[in-house]
Amino acid sequence: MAVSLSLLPSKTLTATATISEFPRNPKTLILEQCKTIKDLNQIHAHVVKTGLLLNPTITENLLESSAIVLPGSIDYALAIFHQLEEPEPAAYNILIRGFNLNHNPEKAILLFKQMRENSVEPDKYTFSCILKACSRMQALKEGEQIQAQIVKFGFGSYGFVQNTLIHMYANCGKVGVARRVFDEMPERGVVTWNSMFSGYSKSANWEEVVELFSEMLKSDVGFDEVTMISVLTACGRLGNLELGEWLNDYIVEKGLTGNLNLITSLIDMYAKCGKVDTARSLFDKLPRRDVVAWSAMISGYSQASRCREALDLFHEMQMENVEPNEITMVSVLSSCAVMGAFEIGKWVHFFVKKKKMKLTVTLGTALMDFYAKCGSIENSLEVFKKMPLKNVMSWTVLIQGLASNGEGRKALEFFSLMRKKNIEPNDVTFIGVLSACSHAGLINEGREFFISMNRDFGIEPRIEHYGCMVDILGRGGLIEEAYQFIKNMPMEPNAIVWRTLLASCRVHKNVKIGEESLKQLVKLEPTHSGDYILLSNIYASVGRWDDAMKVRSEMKEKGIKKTPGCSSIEIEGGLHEFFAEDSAHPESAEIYDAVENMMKKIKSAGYVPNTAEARLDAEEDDKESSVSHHSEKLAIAFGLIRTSPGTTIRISKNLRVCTDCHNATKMISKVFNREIVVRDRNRFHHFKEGSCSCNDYW
DNA sequence: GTAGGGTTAG
Repeated sequence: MAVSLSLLPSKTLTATATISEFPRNPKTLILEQCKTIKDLNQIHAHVVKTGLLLNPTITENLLESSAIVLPGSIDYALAIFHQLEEPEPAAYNILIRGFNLNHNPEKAILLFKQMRENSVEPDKYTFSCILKACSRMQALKEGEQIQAQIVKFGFGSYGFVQNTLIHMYANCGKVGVARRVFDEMPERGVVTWNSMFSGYSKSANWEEVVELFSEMLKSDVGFDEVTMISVLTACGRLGNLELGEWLNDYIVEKGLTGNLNLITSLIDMYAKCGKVDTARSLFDKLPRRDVVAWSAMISGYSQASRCREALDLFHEMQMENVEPNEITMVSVLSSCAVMGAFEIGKWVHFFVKKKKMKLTVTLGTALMDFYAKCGSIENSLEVFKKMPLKNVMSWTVLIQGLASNGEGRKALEFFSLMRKKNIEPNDVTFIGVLSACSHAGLINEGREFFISMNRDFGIEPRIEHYGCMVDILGRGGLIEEAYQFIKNMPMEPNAIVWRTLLASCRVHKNVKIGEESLKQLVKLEPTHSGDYILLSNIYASVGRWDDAMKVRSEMKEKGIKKTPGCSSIEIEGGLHEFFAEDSAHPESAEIYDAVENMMKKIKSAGYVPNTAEARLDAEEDDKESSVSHHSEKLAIAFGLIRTSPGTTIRISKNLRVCTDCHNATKMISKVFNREIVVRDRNRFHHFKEGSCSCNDYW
């Protein structure tokens, strides 16, 4: 019986054909014109009624429409499938593909098992589909079993099957096996090579990608856009600008600049090779920018520490109504962390929640790191607890965050909890652990961890770990032992190591080793002004004013200028950057007045700037800069005139909080009733009601 | 009908 098309929604079936024409050209009719499940339902009903279900071509097309073409109708496909008495292999294949597309690889594997139980013979298509499912699931065991069956059924030499096999092994972490399959192939197409590239990329074997690419150039396969995307990604990771630029020329020459994915990988390559502005000009020329392109550019700025530009670009992205994803937010948060932009980052967290983004491990860890780097360890811990999945990095961030926020013991508690959960620590974890010992003054524990990391975990200490040990010993007053420790290091100590020792000498007033440290430092970094000042301050602290002045004049002779301290302050979400002696800031005059008023107030409340450093600096600096001598004071003052009492003022960047500043800030927090969070390199000082929570300040 | 690709945290 012919059914008139008027029974079906006119929007979807507009042809003048009738359903009776289905057997003649069923595919175009159903596949191309069926737009909703409702359409499908009507056709299905008709097919059942007219007995056409027995026609495998019709059924397969119905299945394909529901499992693959129409989104969200896989259950419908399954219902049709179950009505079939003896489904053909093709019917199974369609459903397996459908499950793959629907991100249900486990169901695909289950269906394949069912297929085998029902003794339905798989064909070559079945195997590519099912291997794809295994690859997605990282189901190595199943994949291996399937490889055995491929051989058994004689499909082992099919190119398509082998390509998926390579992909499956590589995605399951077996790049070596993937490579063996690759090497044993008598003929390799572009996709074969690309599958291998993707395998090496997945396991971060970037050198292998470039190496294999040069081999590919020697062969006569040629390469395509997909190849270039993989190779460009590798160039970025390796900093191989030369090859990257070569590919750029090729892309221009061949007129491939219209491929958004390709240009995005070019942008990523340039940004990661340090050519952020080149990346930006490519980005600006894009006729269309999707979320990945935006994210690549934002992360480019973020990784180049051009955080302000990263945030500006994120803002622009929102203006253009491009929905950011979890990955975008990771770079944005990382920028907030570096800048110490607490209010902005908190807003980002709110935004993430509002958009119901998934708290992935990466996003969660970026959030944790952001809170920890803004001195808000409670929030960091809260995010950690809410994360459904945590990895070594999440634990490491927590341990480091607790350590730098003065909770060394708690950091160590989390380290042992991490061990109980069988999370394997790595080299970075131990930097956190050692810095926790240093902050908590746990010298013996520090020594024990240092030995343990190699003995129990097979992690060879790097120079950073040696640096931590010097800090632990030096802060603990064991200056001589710290000095011997440096002498016995298996590698050449760097400036950071000697500077750590020098800083300890300043705390514990050790002139002799302090002098030796500076001698070493001058060899390594002769123009680092802070080092001379540290030694000068050591002399001052023991009353050797002449020597202190001598160091300062030596500096002058060598033409070494004090590098202006930079600080930034966040007030109600706005970020202001200050450099010492900075008169360029539009509010400078206002700030100067405010500083003077503030100084009057805190002096009348009992604050006397009287330390040795302050006295020396006052003699050293010209009058004009005496007010801005400590840029943090300036910033605090700016906060004072802009915020209401009770507002937390955050000061970040690489300031060094000297004793004088520390005391001044204490007074300010008391007199003006402010909570002030100061980030002094990697440590946080929380000033509240006239005292600071840190226990390691001298 | 079947295979490969760009952005992410310490």
